[in-house]
Order: sequence, then structure tokens, then C-alpha cells
Amino acid sequence: MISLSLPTPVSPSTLQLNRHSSHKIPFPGRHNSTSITFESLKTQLIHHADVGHIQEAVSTLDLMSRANLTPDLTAYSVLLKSCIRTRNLDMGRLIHSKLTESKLDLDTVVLNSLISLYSKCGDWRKAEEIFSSMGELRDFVSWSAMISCYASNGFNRESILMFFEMVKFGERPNQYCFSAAIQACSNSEYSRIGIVIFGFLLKTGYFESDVCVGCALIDLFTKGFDDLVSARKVFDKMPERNSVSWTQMITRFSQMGSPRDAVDLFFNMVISGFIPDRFTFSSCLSACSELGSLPIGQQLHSWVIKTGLCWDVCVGCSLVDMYAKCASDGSMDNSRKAFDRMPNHNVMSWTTIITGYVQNGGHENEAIELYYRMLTEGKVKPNHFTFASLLKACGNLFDLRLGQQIYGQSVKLGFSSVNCVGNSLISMYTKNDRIVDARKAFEFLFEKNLVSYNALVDGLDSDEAFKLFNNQIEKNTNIGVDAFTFASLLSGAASIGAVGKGEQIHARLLKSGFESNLCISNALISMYARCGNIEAGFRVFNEMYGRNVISWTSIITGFAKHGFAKRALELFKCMLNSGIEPNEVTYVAVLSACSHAGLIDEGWMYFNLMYKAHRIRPRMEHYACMVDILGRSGFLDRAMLFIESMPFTANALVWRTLLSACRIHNNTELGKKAAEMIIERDPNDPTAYVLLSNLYASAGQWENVAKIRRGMKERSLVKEAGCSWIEIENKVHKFYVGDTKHPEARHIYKELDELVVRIKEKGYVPATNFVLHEVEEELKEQYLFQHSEKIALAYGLISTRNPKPIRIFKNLRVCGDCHNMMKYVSAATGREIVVRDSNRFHHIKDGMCSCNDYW
DNA sequence: GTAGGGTTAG
Repeated sequence: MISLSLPTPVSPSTLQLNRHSSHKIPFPGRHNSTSITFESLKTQLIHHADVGHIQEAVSTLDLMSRANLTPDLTAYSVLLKSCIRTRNLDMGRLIHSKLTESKLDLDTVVLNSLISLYSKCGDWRKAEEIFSSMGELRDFVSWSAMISCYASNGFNRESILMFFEMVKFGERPNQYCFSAAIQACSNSEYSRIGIVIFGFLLKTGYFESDVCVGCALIDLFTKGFDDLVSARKVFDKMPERNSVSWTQMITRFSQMGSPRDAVDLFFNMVISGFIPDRFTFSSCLSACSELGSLPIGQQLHSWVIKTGLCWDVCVGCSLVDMYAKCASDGSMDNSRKAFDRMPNHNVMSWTTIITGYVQNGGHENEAIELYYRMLTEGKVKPNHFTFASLLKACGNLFDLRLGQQIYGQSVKLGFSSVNCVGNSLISMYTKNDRIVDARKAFEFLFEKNLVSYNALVDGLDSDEAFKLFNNQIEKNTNIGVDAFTFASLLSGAASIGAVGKGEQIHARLLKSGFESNLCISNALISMYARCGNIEAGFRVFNEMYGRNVISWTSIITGFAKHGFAKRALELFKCMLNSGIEPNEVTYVAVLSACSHAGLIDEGWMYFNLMYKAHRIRPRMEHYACMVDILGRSGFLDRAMLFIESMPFTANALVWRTLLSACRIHNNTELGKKAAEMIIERDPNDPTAYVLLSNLYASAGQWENVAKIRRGMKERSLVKEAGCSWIEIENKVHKFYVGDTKHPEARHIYKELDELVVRIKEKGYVPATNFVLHEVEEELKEQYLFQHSEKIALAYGLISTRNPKPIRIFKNLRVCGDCHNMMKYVSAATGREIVVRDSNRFHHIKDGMCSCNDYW
């Protein structure tokens, strides 16, 4: 692990002081003291201040005082202006203290400058202090400066209140006041007040004459109301536009999900004769990132090279980000090149490249290494965004020790209470199943926003998540809900197959207006599919408009998992006809449809089509699907040859697939080899040992079974306990093998006993070879009837009525005897039984299963 | 002396 240490932060103002103090003060007549006049010194001072040499200007000021040529207020004013322009708070403070020492009477102009200085440098308290001490000296500029001070320092409420106070005081607000106050109203909390101020503004005529007021209105409609149409109307009506207003429209379109329009606006701007600057290119490049359009991005890249703007840090950052987001193959090469070519780096550029590595996945170590370089070589202090990305990297790496170390550094630098750092910390913990720590991090947050809630909801189990949603999120109108909240809730319900809960969330969605959201529709499709109600999923799919590749992939995966290979493949053809490009996940779904239905020829056909038609190179998952297709159909030797012919070394997943095929076809020899390969690659994976021991057990080789069990014990590997669950009236009931904890256990076992007698009459014979212990036949039968899926089935039968299907869920693969027994039960009782196991769905009806006993 | 545009967490 890299050991991390933070460099001592160096403030930019200290650097500047050191550099200038070693310089000689350029002063033409310095040896001839008789030529020093008040006017010449003042000219000197103004010149230094104008070109930004504040240190020299202050020296000149000192010189004036020493020569008894007392500087007047305009001299100080010039200096303050220079400090405001360069945001130099230290020098500004120095000048302020010199002003106080000078005993001059401060006038309105100087005091207004001081307000502006402190406001722009973030010291709003000092600005406030000066404003309230002004009394009679206050003029409309003081009011404007204070209104915008509050607005730009995030005190929207105070800014709006001050605007109305000013009106009450009898001052007429000017364009500066209007734009600052409307800006303060731009967040949704105060957007209605913004409209009131807008009405007031229309009476004044500033709307027609001032570009900044127009810009503020664009923000009011976009940020306050999500209303791009009205913002566009304001923009179109603006009599005067400049490159800032164009850039703002481009930025807002890009940020609010219309990157295509943003790019169009950019070209319109150029055609209309406005010159794009670094901000414009930066925004337009962000729109390209959003669009994922590499060609337009590259076109802009060559443009910024021609104009020389590529050396700008903002533009450089956007280029790095664009190449990271547009890399269709997840490669960071181009992004890294753009980063390495930048002449100067700042926090933002380091953070952008680190974030790129984290978001493209699989490059987390590079991200951590860059962080180390940022601290040592770059001598740059990380900010809250840097920490947010780094914590995400640690979450992906499952390296909580490093994560906690990095979090410690954010604490030292004072970022730990910043929302996005805390939120990242929560999701780092939820991703690593550390719910207790996630909750702690959540409680620690000073201000919890929707992202915080969503991060936690995502990690909680479905019940808890739903509780949090009902009790806190929905009741607290300040938090609001968004698509992420619903997506997390839906995936929570889907993971345990709680269709009742899923339906409740669906009902809430219809009320909330999110049901037309593409991500939500997609989440609904998978929720219904994963809960066993594929037809409901298909209805959602049919009723939505604007389906994307994820919508199609979700429904195809659904049909494939349910064993409806024909419908899955038909939908795949429809997808191709409608012009949607499949991705690698779509092909996993298509190939798994083939494997679940034993369609060997189709499987080969699609495997070859992937690259030929869509330039998608098969990944490990696709090879695993092909091994599955061959292995399940009994062509174990061909599957083995196929593995040996792969262009890269097969991983544990591929061998695990072969091993389960060996179990179905009782091939102990090949199974042994597969298990060895898995254990070689993943020595701590209990599933390999379990599968191998099952293989020996079904071949009756009990000695070997015992040997494996011993091996597992030595490594202290624990087999995942098999369990099944069923949702009855929105409550999930979970059962383990031989479970008697359920309040209705007696009733359940009575039903099970009666059931066995009934189906034995119809020809059911318990398949005792599925019992994995070496015991007497009769005992084996007893063990068999304690399987969790049978208990869940019996409970389902006594608690629901026909024609409601009984939906059972199991964390492992369903046992062969249980599967057979359920077929008999479906025939004897007329009930439809749907089972979701770790691999697929079984629809069992009238003694038949949709898997054709092939799973 | 007073105003506007770029990176971000789920």
C-alpha cells in the first residue's frame, strides 16, 4: 500500500509576497529625492495597481506616507480595486488596516469597495459588518453590493430579504440588484419569489436593456423550475446578447439533459458571429461528454488547438473529462494524453483525471497513484470532489483500510462534513456490506440531502429501505425524492423478489410523476421480471416510449431468465429492426436465452454475429455462456476444447459453469479438473468445494465428500446456508433447512406430510440421491422433506388461494427432488408455482416446468 | 465602488 502524507499547504499570497520582496522597486527618480512629488508617486501607484503589482503599489503608498505626502482616498481606492480584481484578500486586509491607521474619513466609494472586497473573497461577515456600520453613507451601490454578497456566498434567503428591505427603504433597485436577487431565487426553494421579482422587473425596463438580468432569468427558469422552454424564450427575447449569455444557455442545456441542443446552440452562436471563449468551449465539451460523442469532441479539440485555448486549465479539464466519458472501450489513454499535455495543473485538473479513472472502472489503482502524485509532485491540496472520487475508488477496490485512511485526510483538511464526501463514504460502506458503518456515516452528516438518503437506501435491505422511505424521506418535503430513490427501492424489492412491495412503489411512482423517466421504466421492467411477474414487466415495456438499449436488454434478460427463449430471441430481432445497437450485456442475455433453452446452433450463430455485425469482442461472460450451452447439452468434451481455444485464460466463472454441467451429466473426472481450476484461481471460494462435494455425493463417493468438508473446515470456509422465502401480503417469510421457527410451523409440516402422501399416489418417488449425507434411505427421505423450498411451498399453499401463483425464491440453485416434487404438486393442486433460484426462473404448471427439466 | 458562464457524491 502507498503511504500517504500531505504536503504543507502554501497559500498563494505568501508566494507572491516572497517573490516580490526580492525584487527592486522600479522607481525612476529614486536617487533624486527632490523630484518626488505627490502626483508622480500617485501615478506610479496607479500604474503598479493597474498591472496587478500590488506589492509594489503598496510600497509606493508607504513611500508616500514616509515622505509626508499623505495618500488620499483615491489612492487607497485604486489599490482596493486591484485587490478585488485579483481576489487578493491578504493584501486587501493590509490596505484596510492602513486605511484605518491613516485616520482618513472613509467615504461611500471606499466603503463600497471594502464590501465588495470581502464579499468576493468569501468573508461575508466582514462585508456585513461594514454595511451595517455605514448608516447615512449607504447608497444604492452599497445595497447592490450587499445583495450580491449574500447571493454569491450562498445566503439566498438573506439576499432576497435585503432586496425587499431596500425597496422598503425607498431605494430603487437597479439592474445589479435585480440580477443578484433573481439569482438568489434560482434554487427551487425560492423560485416562486423569483417570479414575483420578475413581475416587478418587467415594469422597470431593465429586462430589455441588461444582459445580466437576462442571464439571471435564464437561471431562474432552468434551476428553479427545470423549465428549459421558458429559459429559451427569455434568451430569444433578449435584445442584446453576448458570449456570456450564449455560453450560459449552452451550459444549462448541457446540464439539464439536452446536450444535443447545447451543441446546436454552440454552432448557432458561431454562425451569429460571437466568438467562443474558454468557458464556451469548456461547456460545449461537457455537452459532448454527456452525449458521448467523440467525433464532435475531437472537432472541438482541434478548434481549441487552433485558437490556443487548449493551454487554458478549464478547457484542458473539459478535454480530459470528454475523453474519459467518450471512451467507448473504457480506455483512459486519450484522456491521460490530454492531461499530460496540460502545461499547468490545479485541483480541478487532478480531480478530473482521478474521477475519470474511477468512473471508467477497473482503473482504481491508477486513480490512487495519481492522488499520490498530486500531493507530492503537484503540491496541490485536494478538495471535497477529490475525496468523493477517491472514496468511491476505495469502495470499488473493497479496500476499506485505504478508504478510512483517505477519509482521515479529508477530516484533517476540514472536508469531512461536506456533503459529497460524507455521501461517498456512505456508499463506500454500503458497497462493502458494512451497513452499521454506513448508518454511522449517515448520522454523522451535518446536513443530509437526497443523495445521502439514496446512498443509504441503496445499501439497506428492502424492508428497512422502505421504512426509511415512508418514515423520513417522503414526509420531509425538504429532501424530496428523485429517480435514484425509486430506482434503489425498486432494485431492493427486486433483489428479494418482493413483488407486493414492488407494486406499492409502482403506485407511488404514478403519483410522483417519475413513471415516464426512462431509468425508472427500465428499473420497473427488471423489478417485475426478477420478482417472477414477467408479463407485468412486458406490459411496462410495451407502454413506455423512447426505449433505449437498457430497456431492451432488461426485457430480453427477463424472458431469458424465465426460460422463454423464443420470445427473448424474437424481441432481440425487433430490437435490431428498430435500429437500437445492442451492447455486450444484450449479448449476454441473448446467449443465456440460448443456453437455458439448449439452442446450440442459435448460440453459435449469435456468438459469431457479435463481432461481425456489432464489433463487440466477446468477453469472459460470453465465453461462459457458450460453455454453458455446450456443457448443459452434454457436449462436455467440446466445452473443454472451447475453453482451451479461448484467446485469454478462463477465469473461475467459466470453470464454475463447466463444473455445474459436469454435475448434471455426472462426469466426475472432468468435474474434478474444473473444481481444481476454480480453487487454483479463487482458493477461498466455497462454491467450488460445495459443487465438487455435491458431485462426489451424487456419485456416492462419500469418502471424497468428507475430505472436501475437512479441507473447507481447515480454511474456515463457510458454505452459504440455503434458504427460501415467499412474500405473503407484503411480508417476506424466510425459511432455512428444517426450520421450525415460523409461528405456523406445525401447520406447515402437517400440510407437507399430507402433500407427500397425495403425490406419492400419483407416482412421485423421492430422489434420495440428492441427499448429501451417507445415511439410511428412510432418513434420506426425511432430510429431503426438510428442504427450505418445500417448506416455503407448503406455507404458500396454506396462505394463498387459487388462481394466485405461488412465487418462491431461493438463494441457491433449486434441488432436483424439490423441482420434481413441485411438478407433482402443481398437477395435484392445480396451482401455478414460480420458483426463482440463483440461476433462473421455473414456471411450473400442470406437472410441467418451463425449463423442461433443463437448468 | 455593484452582476453573469467551467469540475461533484447516489
